[in-house]
Amino acid sequence: MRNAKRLSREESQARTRELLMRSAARCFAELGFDRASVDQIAENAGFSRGAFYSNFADKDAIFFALYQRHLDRDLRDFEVLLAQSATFENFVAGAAARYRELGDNPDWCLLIAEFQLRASRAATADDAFARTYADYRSELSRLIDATLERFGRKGSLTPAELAMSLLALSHGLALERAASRDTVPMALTGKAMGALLTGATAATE
Amino acid sequence: MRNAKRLSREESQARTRELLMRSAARCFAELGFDRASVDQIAENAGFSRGAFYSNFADKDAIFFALYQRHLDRDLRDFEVLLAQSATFENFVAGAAARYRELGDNPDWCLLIAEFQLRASRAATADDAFARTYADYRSELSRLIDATLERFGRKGSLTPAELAMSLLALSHGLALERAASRDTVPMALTGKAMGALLTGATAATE
DNA sequence: CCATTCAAATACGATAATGTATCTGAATTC
DNA sequence: GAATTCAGATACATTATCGTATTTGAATGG
Repeated sequence: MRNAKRLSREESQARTRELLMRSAARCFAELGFDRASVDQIAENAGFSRGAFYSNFADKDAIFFALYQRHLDRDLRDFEVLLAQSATFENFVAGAAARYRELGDNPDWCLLIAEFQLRASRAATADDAFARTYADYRSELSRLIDATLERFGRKGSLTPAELAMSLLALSHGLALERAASRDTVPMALTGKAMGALLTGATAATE
Repeated sequence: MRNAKRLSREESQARTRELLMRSAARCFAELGFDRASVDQIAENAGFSRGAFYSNFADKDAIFFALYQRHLDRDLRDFEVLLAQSATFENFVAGAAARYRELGDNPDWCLLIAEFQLRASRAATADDAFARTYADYRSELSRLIDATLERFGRKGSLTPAELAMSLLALSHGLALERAASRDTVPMALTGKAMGALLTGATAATE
């Protein structure tokens, strides 16, 4: 029986690509970009190197694909959260919850760091990484601006600065958690981000 | 003339070791641990691979040596700052200044991240990295505790949590700055840390 | 049902980096 | 000042991974 419905070529390749990307995410998180070999990525996904090279130009390409997907999802999550939050406290709590969940995933923590590092090193002015990240960050600033506006808060940091600081804090804690999982309480990210938000903004009366 | 005073064997080796470590720091920052080859490290220091292997067991060893030295210096700096600060505001300003300076050094930013990542991956319970970092962090918590005590502040986060958050924020911003130098204002680290400290603590009246 | 196409597998050559083993010449020691 | 030791250089064997070139077998389309 087995719901192994025949797959069209296209479907099958899409599935392969997806499996490769998931495998790559795990490998990169576990071993870092350089130590994760194309061989391993393919094999862990259940394929040979051939499958890999027929889906991605090289290791950089799959990494970049993962990076873009990550940033996209992040922005979408933020937008949804903002749309659903009725109050500022509500919003802060929502953000805290989200990061609590993400922070609980060690792969996520390490992958984030890997992204950051790699983006740093690749960064020349017209580099794809740099451009993508710049776009992401300016979009995030915009969203934060909208958030402060909406909830009538005024910050001691500019929206862009606040965006960067929040990013930095969450990334940093992700690393921290990755480094010693059991000593960084899961709820800390939320608490810390709340404190930063509170410390950096005041209600406009 | 040239003050090239003859060096004893011991002195000469110490000098070599030091030069290798500096070169390694630069290489690791620039290329990351994996891409920095032993060859390069040695050559940039003006030596051959032989010199390297007669001073360090392998690449891991020199990395670990750098790591330890970094943590030691960090704690010492903190102690000095605390000793010299008369008021809480004073202390916050001092910390801000310090991170402003460090954040201005791109090598430092990247090296820190490299340390964190590598420490994460090496982390098994009885691993040297893990132990060293655990010690460092508990010492830092102790110092922060002493600081809050001294200036009569009471936090919504425990000292350990605050220690982690501050570390995370500075590391995260370091990465951020490394990723896009010109868009992260130098003064941000100080401001953000100030905000976090303020948001996380209150004066005990 | 045969021909074609294309995803994925296999085979291969090239490169690069590691660590060891051996060598050399300048400090040390007697 | 001869012998010895050891920091550092050179040479080498080993291993790993990359990316390409070639092959295979299952979907497509006539």
